[in-house]
Amino acid sequence: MERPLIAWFRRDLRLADNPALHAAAASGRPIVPLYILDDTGPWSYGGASRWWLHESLKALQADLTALGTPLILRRGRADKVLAEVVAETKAAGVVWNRVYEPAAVARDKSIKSDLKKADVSAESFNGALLFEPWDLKTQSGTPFKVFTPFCRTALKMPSPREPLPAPKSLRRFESKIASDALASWNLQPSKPDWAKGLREHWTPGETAAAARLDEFRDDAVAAYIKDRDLPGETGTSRLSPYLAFGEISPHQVWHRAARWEPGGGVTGFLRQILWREFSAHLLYHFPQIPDQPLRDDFAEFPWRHDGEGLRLWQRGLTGYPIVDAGMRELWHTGWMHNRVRMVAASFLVKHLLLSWREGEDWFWDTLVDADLANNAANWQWVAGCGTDAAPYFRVFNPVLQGEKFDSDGAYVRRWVPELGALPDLWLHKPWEAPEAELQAAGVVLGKTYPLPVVDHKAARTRALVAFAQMRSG
DNA sequence: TGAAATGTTGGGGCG
DNA sequence: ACGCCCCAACATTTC
Repeated sequence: MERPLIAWFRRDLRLADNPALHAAAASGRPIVPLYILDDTGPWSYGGASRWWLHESLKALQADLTALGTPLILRRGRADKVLAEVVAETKAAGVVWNRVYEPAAVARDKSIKSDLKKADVSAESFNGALLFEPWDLKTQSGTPFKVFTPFCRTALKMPSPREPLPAPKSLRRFESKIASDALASWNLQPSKPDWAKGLREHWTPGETAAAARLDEFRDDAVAAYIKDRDLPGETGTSRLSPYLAFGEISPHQVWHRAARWEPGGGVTGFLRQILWREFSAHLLYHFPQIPDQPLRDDFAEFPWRHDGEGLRLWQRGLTGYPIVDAGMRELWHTGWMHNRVRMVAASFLVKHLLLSWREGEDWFWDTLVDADLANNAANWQWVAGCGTDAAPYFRVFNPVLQGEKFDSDGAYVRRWVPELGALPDLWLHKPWEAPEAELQAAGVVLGKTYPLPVVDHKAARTRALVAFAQMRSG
């Protein structure tokens, strides 16, 4: 029996532009496609991600089966399971695409060395980032800590490689290999089944990812500059979960964007793609950012502990309509519009004075696009404890943000229907509405919709005092 | 990838 | 007719 190559799928659940799979196919050897569910490390997948993963693996399974090489599913410590599959198949080698998170880097390094000791080849590829984290440096040779110069430098680099085609065929490995049944992993919620909203809003998988990118063509990109900040519009690409699971690669997105009509829309869009890149590079160079503030002076910050306040934020019951709309969109669909993420995150950290870590945990569990680097870097940005962070005194006013970015109230009315009949004038600040208007709209504050959990002005002052004290202390 | 407070300016009402 | 005041509207600074 010819010794196969194991194509180890990880955060690259696609056939097209998959460098490891491409190399495996080119080797001419039989291929064993393998996915390992490893829940043993820190930051294992949260609930929404697990739902997505199930669907995505199902899609990958079908696509690989169509090529005649079914996907093998195993569960457990990745190093241990991989060694078992290597032994069972007498594999000649293993190929994979790199994951640039600290735990994965350490694990993969040790796996690679173990494999080589056992005389099994091991080769890893870049299928996840446009630029290697070690290739983008400041003039003094240090990693970038500020986005703008990072972005400028990235745009001056040689263009990222063109996407690779999906393999037309893969040689099947003929012996039988045990595989878990996907259903046995219980990635999908059962009782209660909270995934209804996710199913309604998303179709995971490589085919759906490509279709989503196709929809986001010239006219959508032209509108991007105008609509991308308006949560009531479908102005953004909504590619984030597909990118998070590698159902589409940044190279595919990048080179498609290069074909679009040049202009502000494309530039703004590529900038967002580079934010993803920036976060990944930050995590690579500063591996502690998911758990520790990057700025030391935040280490002792007196975050409040307030379980009830946290719960109200999580459930979208803060009494600030734009915040509540966002948190409910997240709960229902596993996704939140970027503008609202900033407002809701700022509210947790500044208005409630709860730690960004609590927000990071909640987003990790509820977002279908949960990504360790993006989640950590962006929460630190909001909290002001990252390097290129929002200044501590920048406090979003949820009323003004609502009035500015959801002026017709479409977004709030969608997610906070109990305020739906209120006129635009009061929609973002129902507590200021005259009693007659509330009554006409069927709103009873404190009953059908909560009163504000904190007063904006007082909360703002409280935050400014706390943050200023930290700076001086 | 803010907001609020404070400062400045200029048009118009008004004595 | 003139100066005074009020207060938008805009600019600057402060948090």
